Amino acid sequence: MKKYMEILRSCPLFDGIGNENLTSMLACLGGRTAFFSKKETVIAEGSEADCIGIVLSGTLQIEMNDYFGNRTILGTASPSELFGEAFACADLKAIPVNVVAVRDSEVLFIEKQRIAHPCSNACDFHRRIIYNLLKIVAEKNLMLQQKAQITAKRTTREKLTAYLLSQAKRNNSHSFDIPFNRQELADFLQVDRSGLSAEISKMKKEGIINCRKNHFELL
Amino acid sequence: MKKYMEILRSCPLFDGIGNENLTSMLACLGGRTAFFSKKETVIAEGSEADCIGIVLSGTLQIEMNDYFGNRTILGTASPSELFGEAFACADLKAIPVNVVAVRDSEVLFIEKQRIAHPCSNACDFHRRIIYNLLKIVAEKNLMLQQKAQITAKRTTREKLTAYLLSQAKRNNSHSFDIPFNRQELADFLQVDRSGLSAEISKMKKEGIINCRKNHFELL
DNA sequence: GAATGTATGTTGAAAATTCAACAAAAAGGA
DNA sequence: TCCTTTTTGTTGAATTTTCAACATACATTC
Repeated sequence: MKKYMEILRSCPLFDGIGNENLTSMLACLGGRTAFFSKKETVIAEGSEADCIGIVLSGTLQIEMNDYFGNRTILGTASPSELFGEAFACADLKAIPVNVVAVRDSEVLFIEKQRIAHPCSNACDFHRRIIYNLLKIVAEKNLMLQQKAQITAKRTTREKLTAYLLSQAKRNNSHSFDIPFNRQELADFLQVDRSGLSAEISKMKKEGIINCRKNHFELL
Repeated sequence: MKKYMEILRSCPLFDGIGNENLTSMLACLGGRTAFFSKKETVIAEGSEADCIGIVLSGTLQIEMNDYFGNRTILGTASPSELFGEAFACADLKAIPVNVVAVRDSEVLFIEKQRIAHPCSNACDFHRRIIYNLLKIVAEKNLMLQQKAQITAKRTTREKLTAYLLSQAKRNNSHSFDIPFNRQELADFLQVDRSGLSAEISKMKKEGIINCRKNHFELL
């Protein structure tokens, strides 16, 4: 755990908790780390929502699959980010999504009970954590709304443009990497992969964008 | 306010707060009621996110509009339900949506500061309210994910079917009312209105569904 | 109850997506 | 390095959506 203290310090769940207190806080919260190889399932649809996850290394993807096998990517989780917190906080019986590791990843699981019920020591920080959690869940809400705004567009080009603009804004630059390959981007934008490839090519030819693999540039 | 005590008692924000305590709690939280006529804007995009709203009567709709005027309906809020809580909890400067009254509505606004900062009296219940709020925001998260699952479908028929099935499940019946007219349903499902009407007609002819206005029946 | 406005249904043409199949390029492993 | 696998790009046909225009049904108001 020592080697991931830096990650945990920057985890929004522990905002406002001093370095000294973080260690005791972590001891109090318990938690177990787990390693997942690339493509391995971190949380399977239908499993119990009793834990909140924190990404320590690697990248996770939150996906939904209908029963025709069509995938929808809801989002990604990078080091120091949380996942599964909404299901835990909503007291859901069964988790309705799949979480998979896009690359080798390490994860810290904390039981929601440990967060919900204040402990005897360190209780001052406990309240802070609840507030942080509330903010995190609310912010994830906004991300989902932003995704809705993107996928609400009716054409592949409009969706792609809206997404790229949001990424450029987020990175404060016209040049940035996206966390998706082509198939994943298509599953995020909810469009056909081949159609997406075609649209990207067309926009390149028109001189609107430039890209190579997952690096994009708005011109 | 007296006339709306029943509504407030069933508001999930006050879950676990006894009747006697609710009155003092409300006094402590402050808040102001406001009336909105049908079609009036309750919260305009860009305004400050310093309040949480509770619907006392009527129905509200949460919408987003891009700058071509295309509307996306994110959801509705009925009596005893909250709105705007995600923006307040995420400490957003500007609200990114419009909230409009679909019919004459009354609303109770509570400043987020009053909720975030514990008061001197009634503090036991204050903590309960924070937990309730966390659960509400998390549940709204799930609703957005469910909406994503519906709009992820590629054809109008698939979207409509997925939506109707979710409503049937929610109502525990094959026969139910939906909170949308045709245009609103189209804006929720993110499809063309005329195409939606055509699809509904076709499904009626095929004997799959039956409907009249906003009442639907799955056969 | 007549008139006006709004909501819904219908249609056909244009545009866009999806689908399937394959080619080319890149990545990974032996 | 060679071979295999995965990813990405390309294409054309079929399907579906969108768009515009109009007809009809329903509501509301005076």
